[in-house]
Amino acid sequence: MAETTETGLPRAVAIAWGMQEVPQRGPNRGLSHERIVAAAIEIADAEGLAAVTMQAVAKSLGFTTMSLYRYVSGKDELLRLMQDAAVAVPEKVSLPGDWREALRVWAGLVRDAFHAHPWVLGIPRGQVSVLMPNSVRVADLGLAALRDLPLADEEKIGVILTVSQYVTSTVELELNLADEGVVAVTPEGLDLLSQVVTPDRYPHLAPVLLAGNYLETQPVATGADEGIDAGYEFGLELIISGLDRRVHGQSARGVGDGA
Amino acid sequence: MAETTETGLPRAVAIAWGMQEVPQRGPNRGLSHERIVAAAIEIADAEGLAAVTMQAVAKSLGFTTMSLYRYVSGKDELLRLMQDAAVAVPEKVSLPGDWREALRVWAGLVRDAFHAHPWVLGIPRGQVSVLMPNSVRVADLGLAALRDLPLADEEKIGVILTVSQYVTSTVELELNLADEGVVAVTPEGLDLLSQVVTPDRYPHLAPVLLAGNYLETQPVATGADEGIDAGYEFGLELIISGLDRRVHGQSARGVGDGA
DNA sequence: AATACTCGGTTTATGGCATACACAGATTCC
DNA sequence: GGAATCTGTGTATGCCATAAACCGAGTATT
Repeated sequence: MAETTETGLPRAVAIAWGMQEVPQRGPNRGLSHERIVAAAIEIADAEGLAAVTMQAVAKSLGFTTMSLYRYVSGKDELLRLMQDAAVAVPEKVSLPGDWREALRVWAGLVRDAFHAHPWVLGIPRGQVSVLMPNSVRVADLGLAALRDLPLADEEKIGVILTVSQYVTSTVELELNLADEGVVAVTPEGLDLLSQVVTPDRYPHLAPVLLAGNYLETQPVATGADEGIDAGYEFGLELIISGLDRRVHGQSARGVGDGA
Repeated sequence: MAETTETGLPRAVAIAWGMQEVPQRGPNRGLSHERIVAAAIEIADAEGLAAVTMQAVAKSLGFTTMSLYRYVSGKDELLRLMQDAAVAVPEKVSLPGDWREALRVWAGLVRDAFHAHPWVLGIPRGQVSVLMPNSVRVADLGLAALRDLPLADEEKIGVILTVSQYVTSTVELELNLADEGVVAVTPEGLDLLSQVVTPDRYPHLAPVLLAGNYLETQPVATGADEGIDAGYEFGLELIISGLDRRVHGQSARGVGDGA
């Protein structure tokens, strides 16, 4: 299951950490993992993940397709390396002392990373990743943000997992909506919809969906981004707020509200 | 951009709602959207999303590959139809009166749906979906759960979006981890890791990662599922808790959130 | 009822993609 | 100097989505 021949770590992990015995014999290498990954990322940035084919990457480097396989066991591995390289976080990050602020900043870092390389979200999120350098870095930063929070390590991990998951999904949604205008439905389409999405069958949604302007009939309204951004903040504050409350010893489940 | 020839709705949407003019002339149809989608889902359930190829689906129905294209414009469309069909929610759902409980139940419904057809998470989450029957249904239920909550419609949508995003990500993580045991690293691998993930470079994470048992060296510990489940509850409660607090007029930010 | 139109299913063909395999030259180890 | 080993390449395979052209089955029109 994706082990290095000998180290007991997934190959991609070993490579990303730079621990991969470099062969001694044989001709000098014309390529490197770094160059390959960089080339692949460049393509992904410019033309999307779908354009990242072994052929395209190799060509952009002036090598044959098969040459890549001397460095990477297959496309999966390349994708994982790309993923890790793409979610890099600035060298120096200073997190505010207040954990709430720090968490916001941290979430922002993750978010920015995804915005910079949206295609990362299109990579099948199987396996590992957690052990890759940048993931480790990000996780460490996350824990740093929660440094002063009176929680068990396990819980802190839960928090940063929750937040990063949240950010991920949000960006994903965001990008999907950006593709088409909010949802992009013509007036005729809306008419048709109103015949099946009736208030009696969907009493709660129908009014909102049909009357409201969630279904823009124009490509994209200026307010779209704002709406999304607001949504992002909204959800994040929800989580932070919940955490804050939890730290103060109150849970939603428990009865009785002290202060 | 993926419109029906005439309705102004994405084809997949029209098909899923059963609004798609059935041709009058010509031979009787040997297939139907329903059968095709059902066959595809069966394959996905049994062998994973990757096994869902046009060829496989057609074969399982006893037809030629190309015959499918008489019903579906391409694989994308098929995938979207599968997605919608897969996230079906029970006919009768009774949501508790208390919105917190209701939200938990609702989240559970979504979660169950994903558990029943995990491959849904592997479908590229582009576009639409929101307008498909089951998405509409789920959204309606979500709003129903929040019925008595004193929030604007817009905000309620934000909530159910946040929660469903959260659930989605959680299940995804869950499944990824289930593939290999928690992270599946051999003792040797852990040794290697400890050489790069040093406490000085990653002061907050290193202790947790290396000392703790987050990296199981065994395929899967019995506690894994419990851990995940606990994580799910943890995050969900965070959101609910935050929401609860917000409703009670307090935000984590403390400044100018109104009331 | 005959004809024209339309549609369903099949056959065949194309092009893209990941990747296995085997070779020739380069480089290093003994 | 030779053996071993590694690099980059050329060639080949097989899977996959999908386009195009065709025949025969139905329906609508006259």
